[in-house]
Amino acid sequence: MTTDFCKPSRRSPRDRIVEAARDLFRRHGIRGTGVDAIADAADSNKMTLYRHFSSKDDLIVECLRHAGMEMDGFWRELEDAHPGDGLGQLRAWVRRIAEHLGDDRCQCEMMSAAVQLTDEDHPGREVIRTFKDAQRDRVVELCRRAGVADAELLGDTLLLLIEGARAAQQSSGAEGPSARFAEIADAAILFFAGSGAVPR
Amino acid sequence: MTTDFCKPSRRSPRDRIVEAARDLFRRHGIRGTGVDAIADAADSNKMTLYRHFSSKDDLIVECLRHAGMEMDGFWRELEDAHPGDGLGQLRAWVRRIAEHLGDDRCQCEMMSAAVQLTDEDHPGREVIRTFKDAQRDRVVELCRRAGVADAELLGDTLLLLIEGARAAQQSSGAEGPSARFAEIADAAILFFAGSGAVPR
DNA sequence: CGAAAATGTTACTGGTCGGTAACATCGTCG
DNA sequence: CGACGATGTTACCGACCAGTAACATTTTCG
Repeated sequence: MTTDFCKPSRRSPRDRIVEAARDLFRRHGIRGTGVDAIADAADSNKMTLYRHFSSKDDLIVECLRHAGMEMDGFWRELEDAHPGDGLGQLRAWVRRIAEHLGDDRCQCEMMSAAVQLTDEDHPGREVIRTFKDAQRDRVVELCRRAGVADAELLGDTLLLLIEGARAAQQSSGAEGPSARFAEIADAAILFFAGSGAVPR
Repeated sequence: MTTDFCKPSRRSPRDRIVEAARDLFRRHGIRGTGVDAIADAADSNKMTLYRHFSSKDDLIVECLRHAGMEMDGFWRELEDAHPGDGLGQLRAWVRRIAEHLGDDRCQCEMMSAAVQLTDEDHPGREVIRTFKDAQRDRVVELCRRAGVADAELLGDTLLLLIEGARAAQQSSGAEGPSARFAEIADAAILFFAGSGAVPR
């Protein structure tokens, strides 16, 4: 409570390093970002970086964990905004993703890392997989609460559409197929919600 | 006609280099693959590589072009197998992609490169974008020929599902959402073909 | 205050990378 | 054969990179 007045770098060096790393990884890729550049962007230095993280790979893992935690917070916001309303959360989720598709700070760190971490044994891959499994469970649970008969099928459909929208954004830009993501995802939700057990 | 008997490396060094580069890029990433490793894998050497390509970036562009040409050939096969049958080609396309999703040699070089080529000005990005635009036109044309009313919408839906399936394969593995890609894509086709103008 | 812990600074290592120069070899064709 | 173009070999350059050591500084807290 007594710390951080208005100092240029108020958060701990560790947090600043993780944030700087995530930013640079996003902008220049994981392999294209050196630890010196990370330490520099974090207003810190390489030694402090290596006192907190045993290696660059270790830092990568921490970045992925932070990205996952950020998404956790986002899911909690959804639940708060539409308490108990599976369908509402589902549609809000889609809307939110569509809005952030074009952001520089898009939530595709997991996908991006999955492509760049070519070594199958990289510890980051397990973080990605665990996150994706949890995400799938959450979406399917939402579909179930929305009264959808085949919740798994709608869930996987939405997940494919979302990953596809992010990938298409990278390849084709904002005017490509990703431009109609929200429309398509909404249609899928409506179709499943209508043909399955009726919600409410 | 008089060349290549049964020699260990029958194709030209240039072709071998491109093929080796594509293979290594796929397995270890673009930034994770050195030119020495490429020349080595091509049973050639760095000097010959640099006599054919002015830089590694130049080689990357050529690899993307080759990948695009390979896909062109694949589209021609589709037309040959189902001449004039838009719906048949569409379904065969989906089936083929689903079959090759798990392949080590999956056709996600474009998506992978789009993620790894972080520099917006990299010449490879234009190749990717051009390819994706052409792909989109082709798919939409197929949908149109299949008698689908909103051909653009089904086209984009299928493109999102396909990119999503490839991305999900990278992140979640074969047992993730990509496992139901074929089922979902087929359902989308049937839904659109049924609700639009009836084919045949 | 004063000690201890955390952080910053500088300099260094060994390795890899993209790219080039000089020279040797091979294949083709007149 | 002989010459020429394509290919292979070796060695090198400068830049960058992950990681470490030794030392100086600041921050924290009893």
